[in-house]
Amino acid sequence: MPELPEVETVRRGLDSLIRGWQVTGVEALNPKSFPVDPDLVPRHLAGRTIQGVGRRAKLLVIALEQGWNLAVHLKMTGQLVFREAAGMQPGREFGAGHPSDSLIGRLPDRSTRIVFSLAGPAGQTAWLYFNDQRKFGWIKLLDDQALEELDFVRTLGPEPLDAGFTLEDFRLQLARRSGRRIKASLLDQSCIAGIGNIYADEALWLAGIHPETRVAQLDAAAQERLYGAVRAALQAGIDAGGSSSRNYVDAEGRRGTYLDFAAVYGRSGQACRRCGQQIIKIRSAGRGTHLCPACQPDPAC
DNA sequence: CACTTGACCTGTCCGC
DNA sequence: TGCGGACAGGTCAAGT
Repeated sequence: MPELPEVETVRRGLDSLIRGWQVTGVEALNPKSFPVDPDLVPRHLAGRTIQGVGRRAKLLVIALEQGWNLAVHLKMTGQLVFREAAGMQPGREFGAGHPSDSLIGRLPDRSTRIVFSLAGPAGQTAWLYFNDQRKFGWIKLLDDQALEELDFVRTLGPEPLDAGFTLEDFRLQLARRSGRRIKASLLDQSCIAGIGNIYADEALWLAGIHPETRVAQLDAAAQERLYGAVRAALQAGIDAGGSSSRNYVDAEGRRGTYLDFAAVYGRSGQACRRCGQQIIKIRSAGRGTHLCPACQPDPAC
């Protein structure tokens, strides 16, 4: 579910909430969500202080002391939600300030798979809930080296929002996939890291490119438009606090608003915001794919 | 090599 | 109201 903007939104919120806090315990309600050598938890997790929260593509990395990390993949329906013990934070009890934004209530609930208990620098008590309706997500306790050696991490392509990711880098990535369709390439995490189904559709609409276009058919101008469109779509997603069509929430349990601004995703049958034509939905790269047939003409036609 | 399908799971929505 | 099927933002393995 969560793509780069959603994971980045969680990362920012979580980093400010739990940096400097101590992990005091963990309870695995669904052991498959947190497969770990039981020897490692007491040695490298219990009592450890959180150094910060990072992100690589769609992977959250909670850095602990001495080079250990909790790597968290939310997959389709994962949530990582921080809750401070009631009464410890006057006025900030869940839902108090923004009931219309809230999506989840009491925790743990039936989707809760893992619960970390935390202690704050001033003696506060809180819990970090890993909720995951579909149980696809996972958390692993890994040292820095093991994290880098994960196949999932080793094969990741460049981060599209990094200042160092240039148009030339993008052209090089595309050149290695000239036979493929552009939507499949955008979803390929070894091409560019962090794009998922929503932002792929949005970027292709912004650039005026049909998702089934072969990469080799994109001329220099189209490549440049798409480079800008990918970055703009992802940045817009972050600015909106992510997108919530189903159950994405940030670290404090709030929905994102990006889908209110989306041009094509989830809008089939509605009018294109640019030309008024009806948005259609097709299947590309095995995924539901939304596009404007006028703004994104089929290359086969 | 490129593409599709199925698997992992649970929940929701839509049509009958 | 109930029931079956399709579908859901991600990845991975296996098959064509």
